[in-house]
Amino acid sequence: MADKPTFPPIDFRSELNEDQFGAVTSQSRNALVLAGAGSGKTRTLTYRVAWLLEQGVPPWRILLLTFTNKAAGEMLERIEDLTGIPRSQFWGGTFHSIGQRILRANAYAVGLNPDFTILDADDADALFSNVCKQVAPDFIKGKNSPTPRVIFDVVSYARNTRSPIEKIAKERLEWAPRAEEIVPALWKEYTAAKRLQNSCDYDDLLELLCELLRNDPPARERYGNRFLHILVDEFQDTNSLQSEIVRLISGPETHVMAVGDDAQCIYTWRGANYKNIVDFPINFPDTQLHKIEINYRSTPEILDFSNSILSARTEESGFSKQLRATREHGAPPYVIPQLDSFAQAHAVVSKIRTLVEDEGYSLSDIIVLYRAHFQAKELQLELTNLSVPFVITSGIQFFQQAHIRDFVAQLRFVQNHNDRVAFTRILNLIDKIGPRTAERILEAGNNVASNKNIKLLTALLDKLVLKKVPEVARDDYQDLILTLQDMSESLHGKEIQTGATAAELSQKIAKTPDEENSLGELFDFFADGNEYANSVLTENDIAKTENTVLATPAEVVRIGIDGWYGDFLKKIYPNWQQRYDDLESLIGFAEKFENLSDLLAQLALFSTETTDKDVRERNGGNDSLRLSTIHQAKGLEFPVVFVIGCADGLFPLRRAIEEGDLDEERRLFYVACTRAKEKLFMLYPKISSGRDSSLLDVSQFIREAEPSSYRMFYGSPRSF
DNA sequence: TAACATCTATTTTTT
DNA sequence: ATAGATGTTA
Repeated sequence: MADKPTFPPIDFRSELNEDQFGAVTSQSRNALVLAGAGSGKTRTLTYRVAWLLEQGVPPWRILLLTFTNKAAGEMLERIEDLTGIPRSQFWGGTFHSIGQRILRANAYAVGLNPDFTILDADDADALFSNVCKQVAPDFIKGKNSPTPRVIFDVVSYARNTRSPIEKIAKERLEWAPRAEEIVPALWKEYTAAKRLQNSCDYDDLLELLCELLRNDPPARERYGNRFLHILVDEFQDTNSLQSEIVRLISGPETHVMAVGDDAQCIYTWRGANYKNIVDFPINFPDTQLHKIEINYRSTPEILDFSNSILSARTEESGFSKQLRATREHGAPPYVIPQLDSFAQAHAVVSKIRTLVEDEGYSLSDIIVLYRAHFQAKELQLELTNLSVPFVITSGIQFFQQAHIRDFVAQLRFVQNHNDRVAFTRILNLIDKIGPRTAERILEAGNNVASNKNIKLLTALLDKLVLKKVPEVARDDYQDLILTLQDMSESLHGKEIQTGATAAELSQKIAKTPDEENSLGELFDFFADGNEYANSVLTENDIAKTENTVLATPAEVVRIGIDGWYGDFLKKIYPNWQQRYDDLESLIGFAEKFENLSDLLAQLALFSTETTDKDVRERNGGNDSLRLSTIHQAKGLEFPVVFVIGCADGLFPLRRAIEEGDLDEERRLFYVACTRAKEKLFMLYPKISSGRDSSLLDVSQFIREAEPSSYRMFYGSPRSF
């Protein structure tokens, strides 16, 4: 074990205000911290961790749970800066990533193999669509039927809120006949398909973790004893499933601190329930309440306006808070009508010009926020035309681009030969091979593999299998399989991989040898707690499987790029050079991982997320304007904030108005405004630029606000 | 029967 | 830009 870490002494008293200090040094068993926008929530959490370390709590006994990858990264970085303890020493991350980590170590207990793959939203959708087409084709056919995606979301909501699927299906799909019978049946099939290929979707990461903790008392005890402190960020955005996980994973000695702000709950559509905050003292005994009500971020003008939005809420929730401003007075928030979205884009850009040229702001001080991705289209165009560098932290991201996903599918298949979704995706790339043919090839491959008792990848080049491949596609197909074999051999060694069919896999899981499990537990227990543990156990792992020297993930990636896919890329994409570079940068990313399993898990969990760095590198500079959805800007702050599309129908979205979900939209608007430190500009187009060019009215949230708390501005964009 | 080409309509938010 | 639906080709 490493010695007790040293880090610069921190004067907690002087670096925190009284409220913050109270929360940071809280002694009670459990604590609920209500921290308003801009009150130093992250600061409080960071100092709390530092304080715990100073009290002698080892980092590996602290669990930090957040909602988004970005929040997790940011928090761990700040802790690292403050305490000098590297982030890898803590257990920190999103609920999903922690779930993944624990499940990896206890896979057999929930009916999975430890090398299970994680399906991202698109993979899961593809698999579920397949099931729907097979099981209930009539249910999804026609334009008045629910799409697989819609059904999937409904079930996901049910799972995240821990409600019966029949009930939610009936409520939310009442317009579809017999939904309450068909949807659960579809779900059952989908679950079976997932298990068969040893994979799980995002919700499984939470659900199975819950199951594990509930049904496996030794596991529960292990984690309960391990974690002395659990800190949960953004508690208002947890759903019942996550709240239950916190309950189950805390042991008799565990201290839980939840931090949140019910006014900022913006994920109810995903099952989040800010009432978890109200229930916290009930679920967690001996809870002390801390309120942090001093706002350091915004000028009084911005804060007044934001509070004014909130006061229109129809449903008061939870505990009342009153935020107090500490900053100097500044400019009032401006509301600026424009003719249409092009004029709006133009106005934003010219205002940004003056901010940068005359007022001394840099582009990175500014963020443009919007309700939904498509609202930024015209602005992107304008920025590109005027070559203003910008970064979009949403929409199609690095890991979601077709070529990255295609390539990652190959890695996935190499790692888990049961991953049919991945295999189908790869084969579909080849001309003349569609979903149907891919299916047949795989089936034939599995048959040959089990008949001759050879590995699947060898079987896939068998004559019987090749017969199923259309003639024109055969060359490409063989190159592909050869590359996959190379990758697989470098990874697993030559002999070990017998082509496990689905049947064999389930057998293997059924008679799980105990030592497998205990190795997992051992690994899990030591992971990151002890720097030696990793290397020792990796060697164990290797020794267990094969005696040869095995390739690192980065090397496997290299083999893949040099193989079939590299050539393929050049054939089909006109801009192959850039895509090729993307793959090369994947090598760099892969170098951070010791085994492929970890790399793939990270890729799956990141698939909605991009590191800003990647995008910035493309832009070739650090000083760029930021464009973001409000959801993704949560927790961030900027001197200057533009909110575009502030009109009824755009924000709140028409859909939300129709469904009566206005409180959530209002909270979202509140979140948007409270990102601003000094200047806040809200713009809207008076004519909607869709097919129905209707007249738009300023957002009802602005109409509801106290008129003296903002200033309308009509006039030329140059002069506001 | 399956894959491909073309046309059309339409964009919520994230793990 | 993209997915879905529809029609066309091998």
